[in-house]
Amino acid sequence: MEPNSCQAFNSFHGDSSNGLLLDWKSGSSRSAESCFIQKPEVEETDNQIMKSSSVGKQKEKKIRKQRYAFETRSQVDVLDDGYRWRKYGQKAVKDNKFPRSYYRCTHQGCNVKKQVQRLTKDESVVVTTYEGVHTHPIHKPTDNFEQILNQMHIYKPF
DNA sequence: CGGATTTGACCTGCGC
DNA sequence: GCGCAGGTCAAATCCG
Repeated sequence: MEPNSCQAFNSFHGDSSNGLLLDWKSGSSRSAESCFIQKPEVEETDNQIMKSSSVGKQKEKKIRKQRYAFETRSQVDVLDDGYRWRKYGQKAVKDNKFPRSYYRCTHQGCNVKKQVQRLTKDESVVVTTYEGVHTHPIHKPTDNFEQILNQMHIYKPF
């Protein structure tokens, strides 16, 4: 969607007043060199619903879905953030020769989703988009990534 | 054997 | 209304 994501990158480096700014250089075990948070899209979507076709159920549930996009320089597609994910889909996106993977948190009642996409321009960069908020503790502690995740929670504008 | 992945079909929103 | 693009389902399959 955002062809020049570096613009967003600069924007976040130059302006942290808007809440989101995360930049670290782990450069260690996970081969993830740098990462930053793109602006959280706080959008109100009627979401859910799907199926149940005919029945004219009105979509009163207007919970806002928050999406957080990270661009991560990593050699692996899926970043283990400590949660348990189940892949439920994979689609090829236009303008991108790499497929996008869709994951869902396997914790019961936790509807957090995430999608992982690799940039065509830089196949060494993956974009991970989180959707929703976890309401349960981390399933599996990871090395320094856990600490990063923890910071992310701090920055979340609940 | 149970849970996670794979993969094509299906659904929906949107632009023409 | 049709077709495309993105998102999800679900059956089959894989793997510990």
